[in-house]
Amino acid sequence: MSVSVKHPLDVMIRKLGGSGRFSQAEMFALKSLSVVVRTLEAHHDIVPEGGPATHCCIVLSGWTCCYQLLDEGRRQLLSFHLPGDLPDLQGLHLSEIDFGMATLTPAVVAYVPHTDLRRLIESFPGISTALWHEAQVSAAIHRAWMSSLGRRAARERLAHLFCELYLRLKAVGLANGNTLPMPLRQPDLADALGLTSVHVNRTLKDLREDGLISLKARRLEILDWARLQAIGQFSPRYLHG
Amino acid sequence: MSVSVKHPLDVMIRKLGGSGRFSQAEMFALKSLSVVVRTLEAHHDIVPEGGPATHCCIVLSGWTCCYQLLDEGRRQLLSFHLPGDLPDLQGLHLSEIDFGMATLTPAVVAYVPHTDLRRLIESFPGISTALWHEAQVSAAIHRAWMSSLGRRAARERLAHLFCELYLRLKAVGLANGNTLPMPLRQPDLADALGLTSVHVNRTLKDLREDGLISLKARRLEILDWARLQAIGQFSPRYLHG
DNA sequence: CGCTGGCTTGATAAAGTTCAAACGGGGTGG
DNA sequence: CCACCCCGTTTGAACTTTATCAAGCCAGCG
Repeated sequence: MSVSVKHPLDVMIRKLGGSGRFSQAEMFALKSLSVVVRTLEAHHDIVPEGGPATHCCIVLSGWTCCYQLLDEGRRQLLSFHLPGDLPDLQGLHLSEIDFGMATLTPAVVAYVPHTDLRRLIESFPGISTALWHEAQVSAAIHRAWMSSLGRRAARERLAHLFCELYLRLKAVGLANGNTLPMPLRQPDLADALGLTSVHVNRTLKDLREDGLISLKARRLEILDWARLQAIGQFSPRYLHG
Repeated sequence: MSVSVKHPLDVMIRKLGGSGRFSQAEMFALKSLSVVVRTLEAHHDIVPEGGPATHCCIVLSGWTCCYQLLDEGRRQLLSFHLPGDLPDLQGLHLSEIDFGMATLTPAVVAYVPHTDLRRLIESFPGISTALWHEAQVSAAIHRAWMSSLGRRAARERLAHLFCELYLRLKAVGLANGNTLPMPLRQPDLADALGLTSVHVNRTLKDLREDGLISLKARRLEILDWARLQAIGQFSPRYLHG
């Protein structure tokens, strides 16, 4: 009987498809990755916008986000990242990254050099495919966000985002019944959804008064999943391809 | 002296980095891809939203776009694609695509089976890297669009898009001085930028009256590149990584 | 207790939408 | 060759959604 030793990258491996997806050699290669692990406070930059791309970062615990800054203090959040995610996998084959990354909660992240990851991709087809898949799911999420930002009204955007986060959290075991942690503050939601925090506040109030959600003490409860999904025109298809 | 035979995929190969990037074996493999070539009229669906993903499509000539549909006739364009582009490379490792593709002009496209492309990726590191890079640039464009949709005003969005299209067209030799073909109709621009066509119309008028662009007979002339770039907060960095 | 950071609310303004109608120009059929 | 038609563009006026500015509130924490 095999002893299952806990490995820091276990969350990521599970996220990439679980040990069932990889050969023994691939599992070994993944677990042999030499990573630097760092613990960060909430609301801290992980990597600022525009630096050279040399490492990929893996979220081991906590929430992080990617963002871009414009002038006059404008900010657009590009994605949220949960444990197991590789937020800047999208920069693996770029010489320079065009976005910043920050923590939203206290978080633990691991850094892997691009060179190591590229070597893995060249040597192990299973790992290559898993990383391709991961990157393409994240592109699919980008597309869904574009549709929200471009064509959905404020309450639809919120509904859509809450549906997405609920399913993604459930997938990594971080949702509890119809309840999920909601560390995002209203200005964070605003910057993700292309709204102002004032308007997010009023729209949240609407959703609450309509009996769709309850939001207090940093926890979001989904009271009417079917209706929330309908309002957000949410179809879970895109989360897995 | 080697005879250079014209190959249908030449545009794509050039786009992926040119023959200098690939080994002889890789060039041979690329040119041996068996593709189905099809000529399409303007404003025709290439692939409708939500089908199973089995082939990748390569634009050989003309303009195409990716889109998502919402209810009440709402539509969001997700990207524009020019000759040499692989619009649905982002679906190569997904079982099902979450977006549709359509022509914007008369176009010629080639179809390659996913299986063939995946085999190339497994066998040829140079091709794998080139395709990764291509996919990641397209994700970078997605990010730039998210910032536009979420945080830029109408005239800024138009300015940003025009800057992007100008550089991309120039890169494939389709811009002429400061002039570029502009087959997009105002409703297309509107669906790309998350606006109404009426508002696009008024905003274009503003840009024209400010001496920034001239737009007639399906050609866009950029009269003041520096100012257009400034208005759109456009930084070309993201187009190459 | 009293601060502080985020939440809530109100009043007003701006940006963008909607509806509706007229315009224009290139292609087609009489 | 002209008249017509059609599709996209342009313009106007009224309306909605969202932003802005500003002040008060509340809860958790030192």
